[in-house]
Amino acid sequence: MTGTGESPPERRRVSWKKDPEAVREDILTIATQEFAANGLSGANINEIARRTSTSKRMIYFYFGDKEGLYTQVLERVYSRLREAEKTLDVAGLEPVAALRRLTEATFDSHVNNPQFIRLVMIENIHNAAYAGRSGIIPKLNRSIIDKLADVCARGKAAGLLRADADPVELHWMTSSASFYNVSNRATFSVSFGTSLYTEQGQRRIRSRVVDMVLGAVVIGYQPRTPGGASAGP
Amino acid sequence: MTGTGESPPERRRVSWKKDPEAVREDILTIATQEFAANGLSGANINEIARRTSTSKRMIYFYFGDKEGLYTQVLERVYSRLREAEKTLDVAGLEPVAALRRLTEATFDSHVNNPQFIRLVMIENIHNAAYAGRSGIIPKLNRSIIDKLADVCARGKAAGLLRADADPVELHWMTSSASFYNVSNRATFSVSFGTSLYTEQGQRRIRSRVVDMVLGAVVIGYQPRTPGGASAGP
Amino acid sequence: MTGTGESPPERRRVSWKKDPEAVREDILTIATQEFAANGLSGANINEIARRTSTSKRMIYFYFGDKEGLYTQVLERVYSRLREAEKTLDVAGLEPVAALRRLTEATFDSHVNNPQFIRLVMIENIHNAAYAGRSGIIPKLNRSIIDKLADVCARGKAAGLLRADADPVELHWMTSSASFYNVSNRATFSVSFGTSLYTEQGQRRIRSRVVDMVLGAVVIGYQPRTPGGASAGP
Amino acid sequence: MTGTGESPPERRRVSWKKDPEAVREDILTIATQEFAANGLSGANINEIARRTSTSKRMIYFYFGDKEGLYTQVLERVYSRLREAEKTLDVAGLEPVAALRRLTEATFDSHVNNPQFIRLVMIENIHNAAYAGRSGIIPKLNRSIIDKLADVCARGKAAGLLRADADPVELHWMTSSASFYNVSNRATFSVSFGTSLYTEQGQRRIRSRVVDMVLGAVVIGYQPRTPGGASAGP
DNA sequence: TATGAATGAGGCTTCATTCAT
DNA sequence: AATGAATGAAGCCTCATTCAT
Repeated sequence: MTGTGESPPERRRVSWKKDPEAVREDILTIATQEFAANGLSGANINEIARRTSTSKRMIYFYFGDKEGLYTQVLERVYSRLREAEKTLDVAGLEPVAALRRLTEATFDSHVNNPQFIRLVMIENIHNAAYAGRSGIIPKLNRSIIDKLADVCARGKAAGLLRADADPVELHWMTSSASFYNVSNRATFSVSFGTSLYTEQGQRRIRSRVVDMVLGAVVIGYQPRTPGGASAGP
Repeated sequence: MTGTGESPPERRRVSWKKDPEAVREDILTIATQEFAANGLSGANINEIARRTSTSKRMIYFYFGDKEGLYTQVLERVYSRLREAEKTLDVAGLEPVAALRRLTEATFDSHVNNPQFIRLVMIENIHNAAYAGRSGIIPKLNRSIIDKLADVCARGKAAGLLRADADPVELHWMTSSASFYNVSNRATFSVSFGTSLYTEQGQRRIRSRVVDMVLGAVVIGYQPRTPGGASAGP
Repeated sequence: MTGTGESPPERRRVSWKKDPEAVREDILTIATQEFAANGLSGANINEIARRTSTSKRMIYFYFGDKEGLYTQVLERVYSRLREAEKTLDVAGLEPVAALRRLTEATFDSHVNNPQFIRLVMIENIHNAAYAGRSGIIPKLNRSIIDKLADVCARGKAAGLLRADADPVELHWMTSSASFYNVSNRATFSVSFGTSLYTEQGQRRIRSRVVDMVLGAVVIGYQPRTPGGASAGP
Repeated sequence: MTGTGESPPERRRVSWKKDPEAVREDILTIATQEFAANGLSGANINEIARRTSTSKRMIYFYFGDKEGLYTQVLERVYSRLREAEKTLDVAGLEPVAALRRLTEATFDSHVNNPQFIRLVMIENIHNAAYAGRSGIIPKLNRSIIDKLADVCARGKAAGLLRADADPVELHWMTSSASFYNVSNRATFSVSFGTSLYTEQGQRRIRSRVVDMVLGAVVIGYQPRTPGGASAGP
């Protein structure tokens, strides 16, 4: 027996009172782990069913097929991340501090959501076919962009930000570094060692990312990464 | 000895049989496309064989199994990219220009090697298990790091770079942006539109990346992205 | 209550679907034949499936893989043989008669279970790897040994058996002859002819085996094989 | 790479001067090991070729096909064993001592030729199809039977052996115990423990076998297995 | 809503054997 | 008497999905 194949004998858990929404959640939670771990073709419906408190039939009942399940997994992780972004309030901070806060928050949220990162990687392998077809993922972008747009507007009005500061570009700059930090950790470590992934290394990288982003749009910005600017003559 | 000039150098390969090395190359080329397109589990040995000039059987003869083939595909794309990096000569440029050139070259090479990007994404989904086990991939890192180290040394000696400029960190900064630009194009476009991926958008992003990286380590660096700093009073 | 006699006990299996237990049995029966005939590597899952009332897929559903099927085949034939041994009651016979009866029964059960013999041969080719790993085969030995132990105890108490009579040794002596009689019939016949395998030859061999075993432990035993001891002066 | 599959790169040993007979011997030696270890269908031509100092093509050149190779392996081990039997000289011993010597020698030769035992087991799985078709195996039986016949004749003439003592039967009795002792060691141990296979256990079994065989044909035979006869009153 | 059993198609891999030189 | 490369057939196994109850 090779482990993942189905098998006939007793393996069911105790079946509780049925709660459709709980069953769906249960399935989605397990499926998220499996898809994040193994990709769309790599994940195994049998294995997902086995780890679930329901049966395989329920997966098909609720989600139609493997792709339907994958799509809903994707939508759920996207929604949750965007939801988390909404709770971040920087309206009360002055523009540069707000931008710093947003950058750090993005960096941290990537570090704290490796499953989201993996699913986005997987989705890009599929050329975003499922995200693109989703009815909700394309609509989830506003929150963070709105916040950055507000910061840009206030910053430019105050003469603190360069005239070309752009919310989408800023988000791209922050995201690229934050995403890569998690997504490519494995291969980067193989090629260049793990020094950037120690606790100290990550603190440094995080500081560098803030310096890079702010340096690109804040007029006269002075980097703060330790061991830095003071090195001048 | 008139008329009996030396016979022309006889062609070494008169045979009707294929050149084994060519067969290997053929298989690797097709397999690279398939793995890059579909991932390790998603790729199909039958399909690879079909598109090849040989048979499925020969794939196993040359590469042992699917994982063996995948590993050699990975090694080949890594080797080729690192080889390309070697041809880049910035020893004659002054430090800041050299750093700019290296950053731009890295950005461009990522744009021009989408298959490499996809394979690295896939490999990260597998936690770099195959790259880590490879006998050659972990040894291919020196070239670019050596160049950056040289630039750092010269730049610091000339008082142009911050004392904390570090080759691996610099490579990470450049790579993160360059990689993400290609790897996450699909999902980023779904969420935030395709403006960054137009020809003009890419020119702008490229310029931004250079500004970000140089801004982080060059003392007193002035961004050059069009429409930028000069816009101030 | 006239006329309304109790309805006949309703058949438990009204369904059109097959009885899973029957399917398992069917598969095991066919598989036993195929493994006994061709060995583990020689047997063919396609062929087993073809001769079954189900599909190849079901074999994997019920038994996991070829080795799982083989293991259960082995367990089944072992269990059946040991079960048959249990039905043999010699407690009421005097020790020497009991020993004779046990020896004859063992000889006969080997003759009557050539598939068991073949499977045990095959298992020995595999160094008993599957029997050893089985959860049940190693536990099936008690029945016959207990009976022999009882006979030994009674026989020694009555001064009929040698003090060194040992149940396991006795079982080994009986088994060796009984097993070889079936297992090596083919090659023995090639080398030394088939005279021992005629009906008369087998009767004689059977008698010889009893004489050998009893001669080894019964004090003052007189062989009974026809044409024997009485030939003396 | 799974190990036994063929593979293209350098793996050949240094090729010595060609000596056809040595090449044949080399192949047969390796093939004997492989067939004894894995059976006819379980053995692998690639693996045999790999372990050989020649190439796979030579196996086909010398032996035609897998079955031809197997047949010659079988013939060689049979010939060698019978050859060894020939060197045994018991003509000078008195009949009972000669019989004892022959029995012990047979027991020992089985213990010392486990590969022969395994190949005979395998051949019996195939119902002796290859041995039966062989031009030489069926002719190799005379040596041991002749010796036993001589002993029987002399023993009967001297009134020491029962009138029904028969050479083939005697050989069967000795062989059955000797063969089983090696062939079924694995499964017997799983079921009944390894006590019979310790050094002491084997000495005891060997003695028992002699007692069984001699007890069956020697008139008035007294067993010698230690702890035995003296146990009487 | 729920389940154990079933299914067909296709996946990866291995094998004994032969070809062209 | 020898080799590296090639081949077709078939082997074991897994997958997503559905059926009958």
